[in-house]
Amino acid sequence: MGRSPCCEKAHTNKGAWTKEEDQRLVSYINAHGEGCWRSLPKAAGLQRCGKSCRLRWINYLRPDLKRGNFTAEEDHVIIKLHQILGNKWSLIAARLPGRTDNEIKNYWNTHIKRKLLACGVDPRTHQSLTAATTAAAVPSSHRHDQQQAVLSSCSRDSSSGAGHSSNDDDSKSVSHSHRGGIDLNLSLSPPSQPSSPVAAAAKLLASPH
DNA sequence: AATATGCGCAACCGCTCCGTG
DNA sequence: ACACGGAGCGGTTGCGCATAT
Repeated sequence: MGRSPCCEKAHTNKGAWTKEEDQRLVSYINAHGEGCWRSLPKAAGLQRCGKSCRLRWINYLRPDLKRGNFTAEEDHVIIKLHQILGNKWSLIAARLPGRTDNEIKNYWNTHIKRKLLACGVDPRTHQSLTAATTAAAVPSSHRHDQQQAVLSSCSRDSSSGAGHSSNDDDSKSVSHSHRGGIDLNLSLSPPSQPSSPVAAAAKLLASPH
């Protein structure tokens, strides 16, 4: 016997949300808070799956969302965090107030990935694409210095339109606890950092609350 | 002006994690 | 210790809009 489905699929709407549905969801959550998503649709009078309601609220309706273009600084944070955390979009989103995991994931896939490739950096490994071929000949610490240079130059490129350095606020540290208990205390400060992403991650993960 | 193509965003799906009995 | 249910996460898809031909 499998688990019961999260909702009665036969009686749920799918696809784009209507204004009325949005309104219902917002007013219900304003009145009752984000309680149990499974029972919320019924209580709010919505023909939607609880998961769908949750997603809609988190990614679109939440009042604290910062919609619009990503700043160069945010670009920089995303790239650095991705280098450390990989595709842990929710963890990355936790460091970017007003941004959602879905939004960051989309932004990564549509903008940053391409930008890194254009700069000759593998977006998955954050290694220089050319480094792969010369890896055997170059000491790993030196290789990483090269990666850092490419990454920071790329993220600066992206900010050229904004007319300010992506490092304006590098001293800003964000600390946020997460479901997994991971507490990264990320200070953005190129390029004085540990010699490898793994070391950086280890250091950050080990930092006290 | 009509059609094709590419891009970006919103939403869905399936899986994993975590709390609870 | 185990099974179950709910919540959350990441990958993927589909649709609408913009741009190119």
